[in-house]
Amino acid sequence: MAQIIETADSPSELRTLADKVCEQLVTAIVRGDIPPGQKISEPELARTYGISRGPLREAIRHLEGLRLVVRIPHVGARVVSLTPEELVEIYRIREALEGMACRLAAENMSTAEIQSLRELLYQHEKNIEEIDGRAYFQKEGDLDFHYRIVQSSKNTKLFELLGGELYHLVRMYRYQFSVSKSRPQHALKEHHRILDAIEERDGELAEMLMRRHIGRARRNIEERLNPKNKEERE
Amino acid sequence: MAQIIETADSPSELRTLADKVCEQLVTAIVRGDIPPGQKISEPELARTYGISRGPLREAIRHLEGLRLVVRIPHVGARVVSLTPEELVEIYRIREALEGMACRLAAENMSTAEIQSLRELLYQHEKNIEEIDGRAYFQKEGDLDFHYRIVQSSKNTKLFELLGGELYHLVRMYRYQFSVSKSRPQHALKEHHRILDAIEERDGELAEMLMRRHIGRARRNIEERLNPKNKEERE
DNA sequence: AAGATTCAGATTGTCGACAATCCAGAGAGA
DNA sequence: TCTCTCTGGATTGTCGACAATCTGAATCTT
Repeated sequence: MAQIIETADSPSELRTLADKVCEQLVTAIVRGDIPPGQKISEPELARTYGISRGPLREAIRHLEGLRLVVRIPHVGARVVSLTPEELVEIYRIREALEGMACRLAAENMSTAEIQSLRELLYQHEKNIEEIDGRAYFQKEGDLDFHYRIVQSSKNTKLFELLGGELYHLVRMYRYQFSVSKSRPQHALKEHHRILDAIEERDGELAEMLMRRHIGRARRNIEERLNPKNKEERE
Repeated sequence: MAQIIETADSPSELRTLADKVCEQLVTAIVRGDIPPGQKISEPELARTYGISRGPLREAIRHLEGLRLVVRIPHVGARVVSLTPEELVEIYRIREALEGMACRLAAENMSTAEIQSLRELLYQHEKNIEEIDGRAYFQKEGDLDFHYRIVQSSKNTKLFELLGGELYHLVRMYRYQFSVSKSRPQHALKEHHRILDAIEERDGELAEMLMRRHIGRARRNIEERLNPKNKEERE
């Protein structure tokens, strides 16, 4: 009975049913309303959204491209269920991609954008003080920062790739087993250093700092994955 | 009247029509049989492949996810037509991603894989001598090398990302305006150096060499894009 | 003649029905 | 009791038809 909810932008009629349902499903999956591993029943979902199976199937095909569902012919589609190892793999990709994004941002980010991003960080700072360090990384604050940098790299393809696929997965797993809710102040400080390097137009340094930043988050996950060996810390 | 051609692997009946047509379309687009910018007519293609529009639309939705077509609601889908600038953007992504792949390959590539890849390079070497330096980079030889390295990184997500999306686009534009058909011996030498670094398990160096390697190819394109300023060469 | 408007044809979007395939449980046999 | 087979129900895959929308050419207005 959920019906299709109209989203604010893009005037409803100009988009197809499949597109709208697809968007609904993305948020539903990312937020965990449809939990990982769950089977996607076409008849059931079609009833839920009040549409026929045609557009729904197209939406599912699109979700498959977004790596949010896995489909097996003649069997059905399931919401992805990443193993911790796969999550680590994704962080390695982020490391490479966002490192590059930082390098490009140092070249292409406008001073206005830098200013605005700095203010965002100050705001995050306030939030941390207020709620005593819990909120910043549990919520979307962290990804906000990363998202803006990628956007400011002015590399459209890179932006589409990260914003369109990888971040969905990252957000999804942040909801699921709340990854890296720890070390908020530390991460915030790192964000400031990265922005410093961008401000000084030092692409080399900016890339390096971002890669370390994400690398630390990755090792955070790896430790939780295999808590025994703690030797390799810098 | 093209009908659907069965591909060697994966036993035909176990895959859906949409999947098969999608694969057909991918190769058709990559090879340029359907040229960039061309409109994709659903009724026409449905007739051509002898299927109904349902599965065809699903295939197109999937192609959209692969970034091989661009779709506008109520208007139709067109084969992508990358601007040179966008191609450069893709090379920046390759630079980051394949650099990381090299670093991981240095850690994870088996000695057998290294041996096999070295032999592939020797074979390329012979091809170059035989056909006097024309063939290596026009054909798939170059991507073979890159593909194998990504595969040997043992990072599944990375492999899917590069092999599943980006390489299609790269191959497509290699067919179209034959990018970097030049400097085959030089590139081959670089391939050997990269493999050397991997063999010595020097991930740092391997990453750096791969990034330079792709970076040179990128500058190659940029020059062709804007032939005037040649100042910035290393 | 240039521009706006209308309208027919074609194309895309959506739907319901039918065919092919899979899955779980009942039943037969050892 | 366990295993294997078979079948009924449900789900996925495919199709053809209808509705909504766009495109472009012909018409009308100025």
